[in-house]
Amino acid sequence: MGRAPCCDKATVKKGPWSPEEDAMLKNYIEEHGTGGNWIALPHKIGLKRCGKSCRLRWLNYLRPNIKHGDFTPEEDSIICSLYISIGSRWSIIAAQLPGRTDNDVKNYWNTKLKKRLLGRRKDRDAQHRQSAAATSEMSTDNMNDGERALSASAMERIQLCMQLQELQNPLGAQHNPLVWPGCRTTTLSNNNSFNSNSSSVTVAEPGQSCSMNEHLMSGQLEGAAMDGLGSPSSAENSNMISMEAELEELLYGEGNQVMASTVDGGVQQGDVDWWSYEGKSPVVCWDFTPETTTVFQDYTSVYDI
DNA sequence: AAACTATTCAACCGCGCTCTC
DNA sequence: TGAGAGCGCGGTTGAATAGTT
Repeated sequence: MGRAPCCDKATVKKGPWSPEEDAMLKNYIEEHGTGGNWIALPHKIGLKRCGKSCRLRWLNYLRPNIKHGDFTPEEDSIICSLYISIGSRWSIIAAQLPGRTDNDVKNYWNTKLKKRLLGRRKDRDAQHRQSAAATSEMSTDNMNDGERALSASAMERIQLCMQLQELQNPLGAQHNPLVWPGCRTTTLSNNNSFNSNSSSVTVAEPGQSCSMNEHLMSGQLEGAAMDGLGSPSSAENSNMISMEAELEELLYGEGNQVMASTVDGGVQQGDVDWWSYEGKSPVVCWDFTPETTTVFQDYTSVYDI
């Protein structure tokens, strides 16, 4: 026995919204608000639409200050770094990008960013293979092994994270330094919007089943799972710079490093509080601050590549 | 110019969670 | 405390459009 449908599908209109429907919905909400009940809303307005459809239309299209298309390089970096960190939590990722909706971010990732990353990776791997074949008779010292290892590492982490997110790896990704940046975490307030089930969650012992996202969202990582991941050395910092460049190159191609200034300046390790915020509002919408800028850098900072 | 293929993105669907009674 | 209603989210679909042959 399935769940009762939220609306009468026989009488509800589906498909693209007409300008008239948009105007009716927009005018009503701007004048009266949603009334806290999306299901009842279409009946009040006189729309033959499902309440969920109205909600989606408002949130993704009609709501004020919505941006469409033209994602900036900074937004690309945020999306990539957060996807690597938390996976396909599009609502959380979108909360970092003012004016962007989760649907937009999700579509952008699936149709462009992912292909751009993986496509460039594929192309360059092919070039590497050609180059390797051409020089196979020569000394391997001529090959830039460090660079190749770096490239492989960067993309493998992305791919690994994808797999981890999809499979909910029972080994617990918080124990995997390849997945988790060695950043300092801060306990979230209990009324955060990520996961209200944040009480009494403990850090899993090695081998204990617990997903990365559960710990991240619970905000209970406070130190314990990060033990052993100390501040990176200068060599690690150098590696961070290389890895950052690697991701930027994958995103934008060589010679277009949008974050060059931050690379040059280095990253202050340990200064970033992941997922911390001061406000008590359950609706989290961070502005793109210097702190969030460093999320991307922080992710890249701890790997010994 | 037509047929075919690839891409984009708005919208739908189903499920888990929270809230209310 | 359990059931039902509604909300919010992530995955998926499919129509429209763009690009290619």
